[in-house]
This record gives sequence, C-alpha cells and structure tokens, in this order.
Amino acid sequence: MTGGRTARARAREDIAQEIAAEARRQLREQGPHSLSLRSVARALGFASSALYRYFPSRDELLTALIVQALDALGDAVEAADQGLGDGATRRARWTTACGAFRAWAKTNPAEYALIYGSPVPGYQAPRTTVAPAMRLPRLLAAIAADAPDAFATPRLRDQIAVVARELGSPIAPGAMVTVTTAWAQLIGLVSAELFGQFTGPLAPADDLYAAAVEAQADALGFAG
Amino acid sequence: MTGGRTARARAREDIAQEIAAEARRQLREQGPHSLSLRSVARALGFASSALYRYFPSRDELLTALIVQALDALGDAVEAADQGLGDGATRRARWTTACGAFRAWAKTNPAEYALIYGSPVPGYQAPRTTVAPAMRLPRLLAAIAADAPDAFATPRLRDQIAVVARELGSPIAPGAMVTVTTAWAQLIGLVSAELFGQFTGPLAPADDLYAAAVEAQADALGFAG
DNA sequence: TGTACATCAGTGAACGCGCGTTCACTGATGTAC
DNA sequence: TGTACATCAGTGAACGCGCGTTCACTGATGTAC
Repeated sequence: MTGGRTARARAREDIAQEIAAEARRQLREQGPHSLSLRSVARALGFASSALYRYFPSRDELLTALIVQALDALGDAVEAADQGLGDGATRRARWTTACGAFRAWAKTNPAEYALIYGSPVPGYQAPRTTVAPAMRLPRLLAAIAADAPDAFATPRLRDQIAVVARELGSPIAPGAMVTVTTAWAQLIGLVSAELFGQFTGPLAPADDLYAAAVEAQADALGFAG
Repeated sequence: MTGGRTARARAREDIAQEIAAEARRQLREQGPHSLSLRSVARALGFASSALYRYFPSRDELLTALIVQALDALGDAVEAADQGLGDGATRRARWTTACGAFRAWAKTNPAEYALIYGSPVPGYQAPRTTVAPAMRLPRLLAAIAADAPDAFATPRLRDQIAVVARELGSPIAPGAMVTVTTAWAQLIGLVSAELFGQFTGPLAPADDLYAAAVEAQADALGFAG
C-alpha cells in the first residue's frame, strides 16, 4: 500500500500518545517530581528501553507533558471564552476566563503543579514551552485590551510594553500591569488552594476566588 | 558534674541542628523534593543510620525543615515590621511587610518552595506546622485590622470570620477577605517570579511587585 | 508479482548509581551506690 | 572517691527496592528492483 510508511508513522504517534497518557496518569498519582520512565514502561507492558524509541530522554517526556498541559489549559480557557458568544461583556469574559482557569486546575492538579508549581530539579524548560505558556496571558490581555491605562513607573511601563508586544496585544501599559498582577493573583489563589495554604475554614475557596475575581474586574474598569 | 545529662542533651541538640543545616544546604541546591538522608549523612561524615538517632524518619526531618522555614519567614517579616517603630503608618507597615516577604523568598528560594511550592509527594504536613504557618497572615491581618469592611457574600463572611478568629484578630470580615486575597497575590507574584513564569522582560520583577503592593494598600484603604 | 534488502520496534541484560530503614555491634559517656 | 552498671552515639553491613541510559540482539514491517 502507498500508505505503508504513513501507517507506521501513525502507529508511532499513537504509541507516543499512549506513553504520554500513562505518564500523565502517574503524574496525577505521585506528583510531577517522581515521573519515572521505568514505571511508565512497566504499566504499559514495555521494556523500559523501548521508550527510547519515542522519547530520547526523561526530560523530553517531561517537556512533552508540560506542552500538552499548557495547551490543554489554553484550550479550556479559550473554549470557555468563545462559548460566551459575541455579545458578552468584558466583565463576563473576564470572570468566565478566570473561572475556567481555576476549574481546569482543580480538575488537573498534577498538570497545574507541573506548570505553576516548583520546578523539577535539574530540569530546564526548553524554548518549546514558551509559546503555549503565552496563551493564557494573551487571552487575558485581549479581554482587557480596552481597559484604561493605570499608573505605573516608567521602568515598569517599559518592561510591560515588551511583554504586550510579545503577546501581540495593543493593550496600554498600565492596563497590562493590572492584567499581569491579576494573573499572578489567580496563580496565587489556586496554588494556595491546591498546595495546602487554604485548609480548614477556607475550603472550599469558591467564594473567596469569586470575590477576588470581581475585585479584579473592578480594578480593570469593567462595568458591573 | 550535675550538668552531665544536660551536656549530652545539648550536644544532641547541636548535632540535630547541624543535620538540619546540612539538609537545608542540600535543599538549596537540589530542590525540596530530592532531600535524601543518605546524602546528608554523607556530607556530615556520618553513617546514614546515625541520623535515626536524631530524626525517626525522613518525613520528620522534612517537617523540621518546614517549621524552621516558616519560623525564619515569620521572624524576617515581623522584624521588618518592628524595625519601623511605633510611629509608622499602616501603609508603610503593609508595604514593608510585603517587601520583607519577597526579600526572604528570594534569599531562600528552596525554603520558599518547601512552604509554598507543590507539596512533596507522599508527605503529609502534621499539625505542628499549622501554628508557624499562621504567623504571616496574622501579621498582615494585624496591620489591616482597622481597614474598612468590604463587600463579601454571607457564606464567605462566615468562612473568613473563622479564619480571623483563629488568628485572634478583630478584623472585619470584608477587610479580612481583602487581606487574604492580597496574601494570595503575594504568593502568586513571588511564585511566578521564582518558578519561572516571569522570565524575559519581566525580570527583575521589583517594580511589578511594588505596583501590586501599592494597589493592595489602596484597596485596604490605607492613606497614601 | 516476487524476492533481496533496509528499516525500525521492541527485548533483556547490564552498568553504575541512588534510596530509606533495620539490626546487631562497639565504645564512650554518664549514673548510682 | 571508686567501681559496677546502664545509657546512648555512632558503625557498617544488609535488605529490598528504585532509577536513567546503553547496547547487542531478534523479528517483523516496509521498500526497491
């Protein structure tokens, strides 16, 4: 068949995906720092050496998982935003995106930790991860593109203007500062919740998160 | 000598401290998830079994490190606050405390990750860590004790009132919500900076952090 | 269409290393009479 | 004050396990003539 080579390539892709899926499963159960090629191979019934046909090293597998996680997060938040339709207000879009972020994180805590938790020792993320990591801040900047420029020191305006340019967003520097600190707050709220700072009376943190997001929307000048 | 027993006990304390210090050193270099009793023992010239005279297990050593880190952070921020003297404004106290938090985290990134990063798999923090973990939120709540009550849903007011009671603070629920989300934002800003979300143009993040803290002070109603 | 050859998936053993924890032990330091 | 005894620090070998990576290999799947 003319598709011969393609069939083999397809099978290759499938198995690489199966390996990544099993690795994700183990991540979920043991945390991102104890990902082990041997244990993934064991679960799939492979010799551990077989994985080297698909990933040249453990770090490359980690990178693939990080990129997939970033894309899954990007997909989830963008889908929630687009699900609102064209008539949605900026405020609705903002709160929806923030809600989708937390929802994804709570559904996928290991992937979240892989992205936003403490880095795996000895692992250095390659440039491949940069583009997918920009999807969430890009969307937030797009929603807030018309927010009023706020006060910021000249040096900070310079820094943040470079970020806005990299995101391809025409947002004003002051607004971009607000977006960035808001994004950091989302990370802080979700990390505190998932990593155990908000235990006891603060769990579940739904209302606390919602309150913070509303305050963000106010700070961005979105009409309530 | 009458101090015989005491001398031995003192020596015990000293060696336990040396072990913890070496463990901290290794934490700093390899991250919190690869703490190894054997490697600590090796560095100290001990047989690995000797450490069991001082810590009944690896997890107990981890707990000791966490408590020490929380106390070091508490000390640093409280010292910065007290260094301001009695005449300091609420706003000055707030920005100082926030600045001390970030400064401590940047000086002790491994300890920071141990506290606020993704949890070590299989490790469950015991109740011993709760009290030292409350020192920072308690100080923030004390500084903001007179901040105006802000809007919050009844359910959130109930949750947050319990937190305030545990901290022993008379702060109004609405203000405590603002304090808590501000605290989470500090965590998010510092985690993003230390864990690699703020790379490229956003580093150093001094001005961004300062801008966020000023906005927090405004939100808490501190006169500028 | 049939056959010789090349490609590639997957194996299994091995290298060299790591880990936490237990246990019987040696000596030194303290305690009680 | 001197001696018998108990306590405790630290050793070193062992148990049973884990890991990432390499390498020579077997067989199956594809390709070219």
